[in-house]
Amino acid sequence: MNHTHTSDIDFERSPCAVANMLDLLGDKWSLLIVRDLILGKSRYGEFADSREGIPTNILANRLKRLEMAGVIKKSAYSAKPVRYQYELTEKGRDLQPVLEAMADWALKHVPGAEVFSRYR
Amino acid sequence: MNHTHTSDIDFERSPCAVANMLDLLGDKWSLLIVRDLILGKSRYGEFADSREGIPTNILANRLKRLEMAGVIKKSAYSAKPVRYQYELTEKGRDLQPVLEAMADWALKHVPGAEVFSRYR
DNA sequence: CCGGATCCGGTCTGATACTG
DNA sequence: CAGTATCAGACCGGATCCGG
Repeated sequence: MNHTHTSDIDFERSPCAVANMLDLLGDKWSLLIVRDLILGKSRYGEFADSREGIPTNILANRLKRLEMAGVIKKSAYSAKPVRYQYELTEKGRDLQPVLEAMADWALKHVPGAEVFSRYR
Repeated sequence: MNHTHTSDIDFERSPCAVANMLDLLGDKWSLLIVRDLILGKSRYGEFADSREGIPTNILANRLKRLEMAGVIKKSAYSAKPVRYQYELTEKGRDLQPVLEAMADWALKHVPGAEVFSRYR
């Protein structure tokens, strides 16, 4: 068995759209990675350096999940040492309104929250 | 120590609004409870009966968290056996745009998703 | 170094049984 | 009906290791 003890992936099918969305992205980290991508980050190290401090094993797992879910895609930007960059698909970019709604809410209701750059 | 082994609550303070929001509500169940409340449910048993099947210990824990976060409030609707009902605060009702954005996304990108009643 | 994979201790989840 | 208790197993976070 070679699967990385962190959950391999099978998605539920609920009749509720919100439930489906949450089944896919309803954890502490996935949407933060999407946020980083929207903010222009694209490499593993950049995600890892975000101030929230995602552990690397979780990061690797979430990137895998997001890719399998069709939210991001990766491409090699260098051979030699093979290095990948990640970018949002259309499906991923369409999450921006969700993040904006979350940011709006937090700005109104969580004291002391600033916004990550160009969102408000 | 009598705390119910399911996490007692202390919230982070990140400068990112999205991160704060996710720290509070970024799990599989919390927003589903909010959805149920928006749909008009108000009692423990109604939440427990939702088709997603939240375990009762998780439900109790999330209700506690949401209350401490000021997203819901509970009130007794019967003495004798004391029974509580839950309702959204303004802070909670303001989550509706987030749920709607999620529903929109899922309707577009998750095949086979319907919407929970009056959302689209 | 960078992008992960692996290991490990501790926490949380999920299923279900139980109680007032 | 509205929760609590219990427990195994999944998952998280931190550290470390490794291949290129």
